[in-house]
This record gives sequence, structure tokens and C-alpha cells, in this order.
Amino acid sequence: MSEVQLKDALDALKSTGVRITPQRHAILEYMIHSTAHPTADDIYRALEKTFPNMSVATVYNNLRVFRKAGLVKELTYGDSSSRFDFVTHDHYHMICSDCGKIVDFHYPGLDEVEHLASHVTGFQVDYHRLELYGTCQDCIENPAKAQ
Amino acid sequence: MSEVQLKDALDALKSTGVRITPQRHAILEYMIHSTAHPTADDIYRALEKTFPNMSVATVYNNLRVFRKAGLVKELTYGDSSSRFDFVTHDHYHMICSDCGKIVDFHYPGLDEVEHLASHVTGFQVDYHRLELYGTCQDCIENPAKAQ
DNA sequence: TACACTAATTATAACGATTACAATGTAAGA
DNA sequence: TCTTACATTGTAATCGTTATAATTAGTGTA
Repeated sequence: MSEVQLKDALDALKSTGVRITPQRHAILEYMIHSTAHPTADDIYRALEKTFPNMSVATVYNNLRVFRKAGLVKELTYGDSSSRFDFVTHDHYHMICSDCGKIVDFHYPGLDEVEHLASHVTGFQVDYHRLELYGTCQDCIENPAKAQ
Repeated sequence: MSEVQLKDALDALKSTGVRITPQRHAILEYMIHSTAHPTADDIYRALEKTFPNMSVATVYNNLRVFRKAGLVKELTYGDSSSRFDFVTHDHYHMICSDCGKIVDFHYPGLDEVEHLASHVTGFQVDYHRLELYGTCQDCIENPAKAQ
């Protein structure tokens, strides 16, 4: 099933005139198979075995290409590096304020919020981002190393 | 009315043992009166007339103090600097993808989402953050300088 | 009010994520 | 195969943010 996702993503890129390079293929594949929310550096380190000469700039460049194509979302937090998330179906993020763990969860229908906001602000709304912050069970049971 | 907010904020700080310095007073005052969502540098530049010797580190330090005290929220985006928002009552942000403008809007009751997420993930939920992205009317009418 | 204690501020250097740049390599259509 | 524009690479630069050490200044107490 992730094969289909990969093929769809590659087709989507091709149709907008983006060349398919081995690096792009590998980055996309990694993003799709990754259940975590990798940073650019995570991706770089995971792929440097297969692409010993790959530059970290390539990772950043292509993540930007994918983001512009709507294939990938960038999640930014205060201190550290951005995390990137392959866009599948709509889901939101539950984030642990202590250890930084991110868990996906699904919730239907925040379309209503988009409609209201569009009406009130006059914006044309494209998408939204919802994140919940709290403490995960591990950190509740073991409140040792808060950041 | 913003006088009351300022007094409340100062009292809240004092009660947690945080000293009230002129710089802190000024930063809080600026945050409360600002309708925009200033960056640390915005605040620094706005106050350097009154505090010619103030360091940018002071701004960052105090924004962190205020954030830990729950007086201020930090909004992070991809490229640029964080923006800071004095916490009043709950509101969300409508953000223009072209020009970066941020407009507040109100929407009630996303408590239900928090409950569901807590149940599904086992997290103890503290708060959430919702942001809508789109294009503002200015940029729709005048699609000149997209970033 | 003056003192002492401790926290806050300042100035600057360091850090780290991200991007710019120029040179080289390569995908893909003719 | 050839060509050309786009992609990659390696490195330097940028810029927001933080660490550090020395100095300054709140605030409770006498």
C-alpha cells in the first residue's frame, strides 16, 4: 500500500515537471515508510549509507520541493529542527512537552472552523494545523528528565 | 483595561518569585499593547529608545520567563523568527501563506478534541494550538510579491 | 534607610539549523 | 547520442537563539 503512495507521489511530481532523481526517490520512500516524524538530519543520516556523497543541502532542497508540491508538511517547534511529515489523510499531532514524542491521532470535521474563519477574516483558507500538547504516559510515570 | 492585564501579569510574576525589573515591565507592557505578534527583535527595537543599553538576550530571557509563567505563547514557523503572543482568552490564528499576516479569530469548544485525544493516546493534555493557513484578501487582490 | 543576598542584565562569543553560491553532474526530450 | 536546463555537491555564510562571565540592581530584613 505504501508502494501505491510512492507511485502516486512520483507521478504527482512528474506531472508538475519535477525530475525524479535517485535522491528524491529515496527521500520520498524514507518519508513514506517512516512512522516517526524525521528531521532533515534524520533523513540525511538514514540515507548516507546508500548515498555516501549526498549533501545535506539536497535533503533540504528536496523537502522544500515536496512541501511546495503538497506532499510533505513541515512541523516547526521552538528550539530544535523542523520535522517533516508525509501527507496522507488528515490527522493531528499529540506532542509530549517533556520528551518531544509525537503521536498521530484522527479526528473528523474541522471543516466548520475553516468556514467560519474564512467568513470572519476574509481569508481564502487552504488548510489548518492542530496540535495538542501535554504529557505522555511514560513521562507521567517516570518524571525524571524533563527538558 | 489593558492596565488591569498588566497589573495581573505583574502580580502573577511576583507571586512566583520573579523580580519586576524595568525591562520586564516594559516588555510586558509592549506585548499587551501590541496588536501584532511581535518577534523578539521587534520588541528589542521598539524598546531600545527607552533602554539604550538593553541586550537582546534580555528580551529572549524574559520571553522565556513569561512563557514558563503562562503569560505568553510562542508561535514558531518554518524559516523566520518566533513570534510571541500575550495570552488573553483563547483564540486561534489565521495566517497568510503569502505575506505572513496573522489575524486572530475566536472559536469555541475544541475541548472535545482534547478529551478524545487524551482517551486515544493516553496523554494528559494541557492545551492545544490551532492554526489556519490561506491567503488574505490583500494578497488575493494583489498577487504580486509571493515569498 | 542601609545592607546583604541573590537574581537579572549586559556584552559578546558560540552554536546550530538552514540557505546561498558556484562548480560539477545528470535526467530526459529531440 | 546530444543538449540543455535542472539537480546535486561541498562549503561558506546567515541568522535566530543561547551560553557564559562579569557587572548591576531588586527585594526582604535589620
